Amino acid sequence: MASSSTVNYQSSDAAEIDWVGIFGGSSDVSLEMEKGSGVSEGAIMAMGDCNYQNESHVHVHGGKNKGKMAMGKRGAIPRVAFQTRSAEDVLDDGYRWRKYGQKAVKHSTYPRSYYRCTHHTCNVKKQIQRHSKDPTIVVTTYEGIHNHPSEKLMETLTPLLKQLQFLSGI
DNA sequence: CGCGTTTGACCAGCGC
DNA sequence: GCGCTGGTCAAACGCG
Repeated sequence: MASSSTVNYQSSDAAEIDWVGIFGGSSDVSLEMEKGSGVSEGAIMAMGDCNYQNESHVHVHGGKNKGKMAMGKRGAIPRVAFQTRSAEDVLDDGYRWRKYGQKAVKHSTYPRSYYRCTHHTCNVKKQIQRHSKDPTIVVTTYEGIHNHPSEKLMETLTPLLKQLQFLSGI
């Protein structure tokens, strides 16, 4: 994963995502969120465990709810979309994803890829699409919130937790 | 052999 | 009602 320089949100292409925010910090990532029922820090934390954090602030703007397929079934599914400037399509966010489809979308020269979280208890999905005009920009849309910690997060957290346990014992 | 990707088919929603 | 489009399924395939 390599990301650099600034990326800004463009409202034209991004269909139904009404929430827009911008990450400051070293790796500039623009963030969009759709208003759902229980989305808040959960979604942001879920993303925060990858490499994007480091003192970035997140603006969240309000938006209307168009409510389409995402709403229909399991109720409101929170959706979060990033734009990253990266050479790689799939950014490693610490979770394991299984690709389940790829589709050429109309207004983009590049195909959109569909991924699902491999955790059986967790049905979080994400779509990855390269920007048609600027191929260095990758749009990643998360749908849902992970109900389990990521493997990588646990990997880095476990020694800390052990140390914490040890210290609390004193 | 297990797990993930590929890829065409299938399906549902929407506009005309 | 039909066709287009986006999203998902699932069998085949590939790789470690």
